[in-house]
Amino acid sequence: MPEATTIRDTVRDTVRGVTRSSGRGAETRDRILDAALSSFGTIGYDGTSLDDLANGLGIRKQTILYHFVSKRGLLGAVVDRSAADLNAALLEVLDGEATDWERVEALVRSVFRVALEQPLLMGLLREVSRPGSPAAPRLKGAMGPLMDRAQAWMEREMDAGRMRRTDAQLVLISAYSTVVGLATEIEVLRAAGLEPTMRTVATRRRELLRFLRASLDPQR
Amino acid sequence: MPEATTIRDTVRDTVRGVTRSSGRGAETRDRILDAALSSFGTIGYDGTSLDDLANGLGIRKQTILYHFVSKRGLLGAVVDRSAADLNAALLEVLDGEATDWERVEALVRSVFRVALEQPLLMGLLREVSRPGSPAAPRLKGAMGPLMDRAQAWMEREMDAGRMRRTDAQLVLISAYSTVVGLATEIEVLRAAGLEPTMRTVATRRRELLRFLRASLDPQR
DNA sequence: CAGGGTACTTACCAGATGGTCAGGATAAGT
DNA sequence: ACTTATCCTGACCATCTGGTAAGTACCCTG
Repeated sequence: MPEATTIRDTVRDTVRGVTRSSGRGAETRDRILDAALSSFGTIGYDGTSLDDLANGLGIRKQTILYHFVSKRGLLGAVVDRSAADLNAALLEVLDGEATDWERVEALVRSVFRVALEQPLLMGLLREVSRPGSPAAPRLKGAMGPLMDRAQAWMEREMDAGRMRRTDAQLVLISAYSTVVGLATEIEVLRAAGLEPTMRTVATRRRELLRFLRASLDPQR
Repeated sequence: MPEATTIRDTVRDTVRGVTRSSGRGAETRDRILDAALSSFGTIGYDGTSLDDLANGLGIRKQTILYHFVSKRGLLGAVVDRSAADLNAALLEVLDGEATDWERVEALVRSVFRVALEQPLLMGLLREVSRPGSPAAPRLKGAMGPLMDRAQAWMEREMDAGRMRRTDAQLVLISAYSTVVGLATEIEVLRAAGLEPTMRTVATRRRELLRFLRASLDPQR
């Protein structure tokens, strides 16, 4: 049951290894990546068959294998592109001019925006961050530097007394799992009798910000 | 949709762990359930093959199918048993005598204890709570009532002014994803350069409690 | 000792899966 | 016009998948 991506995203280039050739090939390549992200993020890597993926795109399975050597190669490419998307969204804030608490809030809003626009990306994150996932090292390689940077910034803030001293990594992880959980644990939300709505998301973002404030605000 | 076999077997066991006179069959049955929980919780439902599962147990795949009709039936049985475990742990607190904030803390500690003792169970939760999971309705049936009860209690506390008025369901979900995330997002933790240790868990439990306090404490 | 239920196995299968190989089409470079 | 490189496809295949059918060994009960 392949569904359309909610947002036609603008991401392209940063092509792997070789130079980008004009149009045609790169286009189907991106279409494959979109469909793969959607499928991996919902029914999972093992639950995705190359045949189904190809049929949904109106192409043959061999075309997928032509562009990405193997199924695992496809997963790697999807992870790389998604990580790049996420990196871009976060770097925009980290390079921005917001400071102190404003910056934390901007970061949270940025991630929530990604989660809203590309819930499938969150699904992929969940799939890939599972222990024993084939793409776990790749995720680490792609997201690690950003994590390091965020952590370093937090620790500088702590040293300067603008943030309460606490375990920066843990706060990051907590925030991470809150956001990913929000976007992926729809079934749990339903089990709790809660239909996901915009208001739900807004409320939860507020809860997260309150948590971060409680964790990080120096006066308290 | 519970199968006839599952019902019959459940009736036979009445309470798990009871060794009937001819306990031979129930023994392998439980061994299969253990192995299935482990496999579903780590490499996932689709990633698990009945052959591999059987080989790991030194039995034949058909033995699994004898006890649990189909692969899906096995998943159902695993979910049922795990939900029962979790329910037992939580009901112990909900029926206990702790009140107010103490009770929240007791609940959190209880869930963390389960997460520490049975991290695989958390993995299963994550697997099953994924959108489109074959066992999502079953999870809802098994955990729903408990969720309702916890929510009802929270709302009574709010009415009595002992808890700050907020969205009880959202707080529950946040707490849920934090705990499940802790137990399952090992790879993300590693990506953040954080090896999971006892201290990590303790720290994170403290963070969660701080979050709950920030969300629920009426004075502040 | 006959007969029936329980636990588990061997034998087998139809379909799906990821993947290989050789080739076809088209455009660009020489 | 010939070559080359890119992009895509049909034909095939070895392997693995969950699942069926038919037995075997071992109780217990009458």
